[in-house]
Amino acid sequence: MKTADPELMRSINRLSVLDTIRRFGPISRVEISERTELSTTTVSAITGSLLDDGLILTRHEGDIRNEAVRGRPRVMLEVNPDAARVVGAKIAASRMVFAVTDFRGDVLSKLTLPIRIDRQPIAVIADLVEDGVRRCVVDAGLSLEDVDRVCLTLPGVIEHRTGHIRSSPIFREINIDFAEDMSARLSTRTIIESDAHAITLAHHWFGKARDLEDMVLISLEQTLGLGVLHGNKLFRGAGGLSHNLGDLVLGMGQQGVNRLSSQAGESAILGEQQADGRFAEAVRLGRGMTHAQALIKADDDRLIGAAVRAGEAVGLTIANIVTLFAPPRVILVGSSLALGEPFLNSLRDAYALAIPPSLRGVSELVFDDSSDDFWAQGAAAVALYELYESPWNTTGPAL
Amino acid sequence: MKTADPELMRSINRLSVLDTIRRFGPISRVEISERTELSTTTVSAITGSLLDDGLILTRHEGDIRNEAVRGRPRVMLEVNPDAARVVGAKIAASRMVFAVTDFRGDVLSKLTLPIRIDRQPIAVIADLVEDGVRRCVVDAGLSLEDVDRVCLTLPGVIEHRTGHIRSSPIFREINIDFAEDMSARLSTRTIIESDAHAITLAHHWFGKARDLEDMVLISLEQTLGLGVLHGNKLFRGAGGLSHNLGDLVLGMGQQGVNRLSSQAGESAILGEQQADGRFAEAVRLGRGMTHAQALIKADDDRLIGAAVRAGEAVGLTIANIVTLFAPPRVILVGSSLALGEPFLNSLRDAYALAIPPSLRGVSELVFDDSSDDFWAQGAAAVALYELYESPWNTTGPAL
DNA sequence: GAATTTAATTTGCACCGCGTATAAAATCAG
DNA sequence: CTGATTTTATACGCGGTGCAAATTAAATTC
Repeated sequence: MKTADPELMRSINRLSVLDTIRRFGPISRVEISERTELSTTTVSAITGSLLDDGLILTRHEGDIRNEAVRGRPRVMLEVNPDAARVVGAKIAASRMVFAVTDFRGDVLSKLTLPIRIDRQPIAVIADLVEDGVRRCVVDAGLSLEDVDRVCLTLPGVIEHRTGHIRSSPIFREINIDFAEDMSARLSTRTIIESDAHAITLAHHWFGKARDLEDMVLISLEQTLGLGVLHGNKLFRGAGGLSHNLGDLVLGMGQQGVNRLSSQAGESAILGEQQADGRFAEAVRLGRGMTHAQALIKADDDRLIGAAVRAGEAVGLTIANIVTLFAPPRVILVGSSLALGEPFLNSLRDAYALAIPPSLRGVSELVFDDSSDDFWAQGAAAVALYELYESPWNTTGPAL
Repeated sequence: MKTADPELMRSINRLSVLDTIRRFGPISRVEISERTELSTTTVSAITGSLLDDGLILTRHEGDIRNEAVRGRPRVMLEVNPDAARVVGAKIAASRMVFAVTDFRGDVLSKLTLPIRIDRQPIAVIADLVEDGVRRCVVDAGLSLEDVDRVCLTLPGVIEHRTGHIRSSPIFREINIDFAEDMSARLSTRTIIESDAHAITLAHHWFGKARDLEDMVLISLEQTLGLGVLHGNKLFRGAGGLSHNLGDLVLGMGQQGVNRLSSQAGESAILGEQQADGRFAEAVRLGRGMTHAQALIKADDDRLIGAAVRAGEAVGLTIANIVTLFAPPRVILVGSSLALGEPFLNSLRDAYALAIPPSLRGVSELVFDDSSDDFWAQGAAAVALYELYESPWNTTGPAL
């Protein structure tokens, strides 16, 4: 069991203060004291140490209160953007998106590579990823030595603690130790994480869950992912495993089990259409959903039917997730949202039907169609979280 | 956010030491130090305080090591059984089971009341529960004043933090503040908890999950419940809500959604048989499953069919739960296990079919047919946990 | 009975957060 | 401009905490 010592205590409070500055900054010491419920003297000590370490900056303006307020003016504190640099990446079957951010999470440079990488051998993928990271870092006017962490996110079942990829739709191989390989290539500590977890953290930090400490996110991309925020932390299964919603079973069908991915996965929705040459081309290039959107607007019955079926399956699944986690908010993201009203309406209807009466009203459904950049920014946030959480070198005496 | 101060630090380590003594006692200070990774100094300080408070006892024998070992002999420490008394109760539709335990969790007295209470007004149920608690306490040779906590467990959707019952199959009413009522009646702090959570903690403390800190338990009783142990703690949904597995949806059927409870709930399995007068009588008295067991052994086709369908549904659900939580062990408990091979085999088959390949082998399925007493003991453990966790009066200086 | 070995406690120290007192920096009144 | 007022931020001392080293305690071995 984890033992509590003064160091742990300090690191908890340090993280608490730093996180408060990140979320509400620029913010004065008094306000930090109110929010964290730490005494002003402790806040002063911690912020002093954070200032010494260069993690935060002072700013002598920006007090929101009435200008004509008496007394010593508050000194505003904010996160020092230059304290660290990280790279976040979203790696999907048909594209890779990179983002370099500063310590605040602001994007310094981003890069989208529309390359189809599934079915490529792992060494090729690693080459491309390495190249993308390096290029994006150069675009930000930096060198790899300036980068403190890299976080690569991808769909699939991933063991966060070890960086072990159990399975991913973009790899032919299974059981890959990608973290180790990439850390060596980039000579920078590299984290592997589920893409759904990254976008979950993105919403917690920058998006539609900033006000919540419990939340569930469902990502509807090529595969279906789940992120659970529980007490301001990502909830990972035992062993740090990420979830793969597509593996969920919705009953027995004619030929064996009926998985969610077979009804609501990207290939399930678009697959039936592959006869059409132009559409197949779009799918291959990762633009299937955009194309589908156009067809649906043109009243393509087959596609509308697929969207309705998918929406139904997802709606039922969300109800099940809510039954298990009872989050106050469920955020839906991903390319499938582009399917539009037929999909969303059937999803909402199925959810309303399937949610147990005793849980009616506990969860609100929110749809979000952020760009891929936001996912990459989330990946960067995963990397940043590790930096924020780490005690940093100077947990020692403030000298 | 929770602020870390010396008091928190101490209470963490105190709980850690006390829990170690409970789990591995009788145990010496050195061994506690090894297990908790606290220094022997700290362990001595904490155990000293625990001894002062009368929560633990010394015992000058029982060192398991080789008798002919040199040096000062170790003093063994163990939990003081007399430090507290609690009452745990399992309240089900057709019976109530009570257990009085000491601080160690050992049962001092138990009482089973085979009364059918569902469809009774809440005041009647409260009367019966109060009576049962009082009787069981007297049987243990105690008075209510000697009891530190009471924990009542029942099926349904329960908010642990507030003791609020959102819905329960044994109550006609919904949204009941049972904890408040019973606390007043017994003039003892009374906790309301899901029965599934209680049996989960029972297995963690006394049963088949003593060696694990992550685990999932599925209870197949009148309703289907879920307990998740995550990092040695009960995982409760946001807001402290308990889960009701029966509300999970397994797809769309002819008339609306197809809930698990409609295929694997007790009434779903036994319901079809109610034509038979004797069987109906057994069901009414809460012996439906025992009766069903006999009929299955006599090759009753209808019942076997129902059992197979139920097993299939539960097997799929377990696969889904494993997909989400990836626990190293899944424990199945409850009356439905009495259905025997037809049920279990179809459950195992469905599970094997539905578990995603990437998760094959991460979870082991364990069946457990403990008696109702064990559930009541688990309820007592829930009460005890609150006592263990509470800083107790004397967190202050050891004097 | 002395040496040895292991267990538990005592002592001294560094650190933490907090309350109080103090210093600092602005506005307001005249 | 000067002094009173108000608010913010920082020293200082206190009690608490865990840990390392030294000390005491209690047994076995020679």
